[in-house]
Amino acid sequence: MTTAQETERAADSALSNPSAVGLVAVIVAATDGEPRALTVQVGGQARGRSDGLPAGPLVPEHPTLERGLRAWVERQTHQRLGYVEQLYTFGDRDRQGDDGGGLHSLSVAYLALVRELRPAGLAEAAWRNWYHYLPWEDWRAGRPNSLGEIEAKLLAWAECAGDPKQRRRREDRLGLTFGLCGGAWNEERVLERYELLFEAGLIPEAQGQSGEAHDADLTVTGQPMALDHRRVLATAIGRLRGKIKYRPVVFELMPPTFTLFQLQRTVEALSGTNLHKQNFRRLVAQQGLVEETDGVTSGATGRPARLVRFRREVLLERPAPGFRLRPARRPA
Amino acid sequence: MTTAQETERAADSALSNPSAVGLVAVIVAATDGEPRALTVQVGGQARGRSDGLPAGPLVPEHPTLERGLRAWVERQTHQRLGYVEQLYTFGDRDRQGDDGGGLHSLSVAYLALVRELRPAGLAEAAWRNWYHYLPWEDWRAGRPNSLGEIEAKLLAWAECAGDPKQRRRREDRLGLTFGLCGGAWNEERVLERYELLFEAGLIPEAQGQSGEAHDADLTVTGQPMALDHRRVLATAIGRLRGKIKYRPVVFELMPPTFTLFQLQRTVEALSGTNLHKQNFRRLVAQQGLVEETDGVTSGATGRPARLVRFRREVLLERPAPGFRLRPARRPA
DNA sequence: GGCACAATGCTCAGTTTGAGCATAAGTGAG
DNA sequence: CTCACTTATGCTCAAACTGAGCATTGTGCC
Repeated sequence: MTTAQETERAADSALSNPSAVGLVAVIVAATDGEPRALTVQVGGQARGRSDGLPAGPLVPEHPTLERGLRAWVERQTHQRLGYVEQLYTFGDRDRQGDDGGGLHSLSVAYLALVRELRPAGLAEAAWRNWYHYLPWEDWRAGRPNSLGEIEAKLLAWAECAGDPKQRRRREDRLGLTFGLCGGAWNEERVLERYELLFEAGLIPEAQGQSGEAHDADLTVTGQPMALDHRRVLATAIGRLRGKIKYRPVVFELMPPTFTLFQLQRTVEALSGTNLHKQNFRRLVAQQGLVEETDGVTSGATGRPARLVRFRREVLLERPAPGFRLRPARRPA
Repeated sequence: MTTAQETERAADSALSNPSAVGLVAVIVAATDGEPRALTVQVGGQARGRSDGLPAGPLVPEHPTLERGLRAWVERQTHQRLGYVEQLYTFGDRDRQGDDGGGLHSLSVAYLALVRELRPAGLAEAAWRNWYHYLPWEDWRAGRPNSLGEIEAKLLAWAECAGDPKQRRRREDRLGLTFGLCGGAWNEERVLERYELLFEAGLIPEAQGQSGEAHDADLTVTGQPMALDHRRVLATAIGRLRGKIKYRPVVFELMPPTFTLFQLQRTVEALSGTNLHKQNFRRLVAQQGLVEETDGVTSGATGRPARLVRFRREVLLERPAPGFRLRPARRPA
């Protein structure tokens, strides 16, 4: 058979092997210096409800994936989406658990940034701090305490590997993702960390039922989510943390005017690290990302801060504006 | 209706609204300092054959998307895949042309890097220089001549916009993507450039039939491809150009040992720009990306070069190794 | 007025970059 | 064998960028 014929047959085959395709959204806002994701309650039945991300099917009415997503999210959460970007397509055959049959089940995940945090339209929809689900990712108050326990369990997991080579590989991965064994913490490797924890059996979702976490887990390995939604969230956070370094997407999360410190707090919330204040403002100034307004803050303690606004023009000027995050070295 | 109920219904709905899902691969190799993609001939019938990317359906036998891709590509092109990464999921409803019905047609696109350029197993599979399809992306010999003609047509397109505001927006986009009107060329914006050309009507694929390009187009707007495969290719190139800056993926394209200049040629081939030789080697040395071997090149003219090999260890040491590309300023 | 507090201004040494000059080590021609 | 040519490799230098911290400026509060 020729390649051309194979390709033809492939196309036919695709039509006769349809798959169920869903859309998932990680909708992010940042208010009061906290990063939040919009969550819904899923699984009303016996299995117990759990947090999940807004998700829905791809229906034929939608001309494009992205528009399908917007329509769906707006109906389900009453939240209008601004910036939207495709994240990843998750598609393991047994993704949704008991799939048995021949139907693949894909989820096309999207990341959306919204400017204001409305009281989350419906009762079932709620804004949750995303570190609630991935506590080890928040280093703003220094190395999270929970990492101690996680570290111990991960090292034990590496220890009990089959052969020395596998063990060595596991240790390498620990160093690379969690900064153990002499490695450094890289705030972008959110997904790799989650998947490592998953493999190590520290993530309740791995065992099927997701609602049965001990209280301890909530502060150490975080609140579970339905299906693979925590993985999707981890993907989103990692992507966003990378993106703010070379594109001014943070502004999608800011109100029309804000102070430089509010901006810094938002960047810190997303990246999970602290930044050096003076250098941060120098960076923003150099890049020409913002322009001053007449306004200043008032009421709070301390010297009032100038209000600034995002300069849309930078999108045309600078080839790749963004924040290269330089963490403020904190006194260990 | 509650959100939970909606979500439930959504899941049911997904099952009753299946979609056809396909896989597409951009398989990249770099030999002799040229960036190449593996192409196949598609559309054997009346419409005339045209170049396309290896593609196939997602069949239920495949446990994961990526494994499905590997299996499919290896059968279709006899090319074993090494590094594979998901690119994007393309899913406009009318993507495949006359879709009319309610069935969505998605394509999950992957980028694969292969080390050696084998003679392309089958007759219908061929390695093609990717600038054959996107000639304006190759700036290694200076600004491509074809950009002159493209620029003229794009400016005319901006000119004939409906209202002044739209015209202004179009000009901004030209500056941002093609560096016209005072903007700078950013080699990563491959997809944006392609889509702009598409919108401006300079891409034959936009008109449906894809085989009927004039000879002129081949050197100016490039060789067309089947379906939206050129868009997929553009996505891949843009992604790869971005990625080599912070991850040492180039090495996936290199033979076991190579010279620093070969490495530079490969990076240049991918990025489409020229680099400053001395600074490039300083960068590679600083990053500790390679280690020397005993070998040296021989036969060629000029002083023999030391052969080096990739240091796998850097993956564990450096948080984000890669090449920040610093173009060699060429005498206009 | 004096204090606490946050915003903003400014300095300074250590690196990193961009560019280019200089030297080394092969090949082929005469 | 020597010269011309070519590519590899070493090294310099000024400019720009970074990381860290000190100093000063406005405000609300007692």
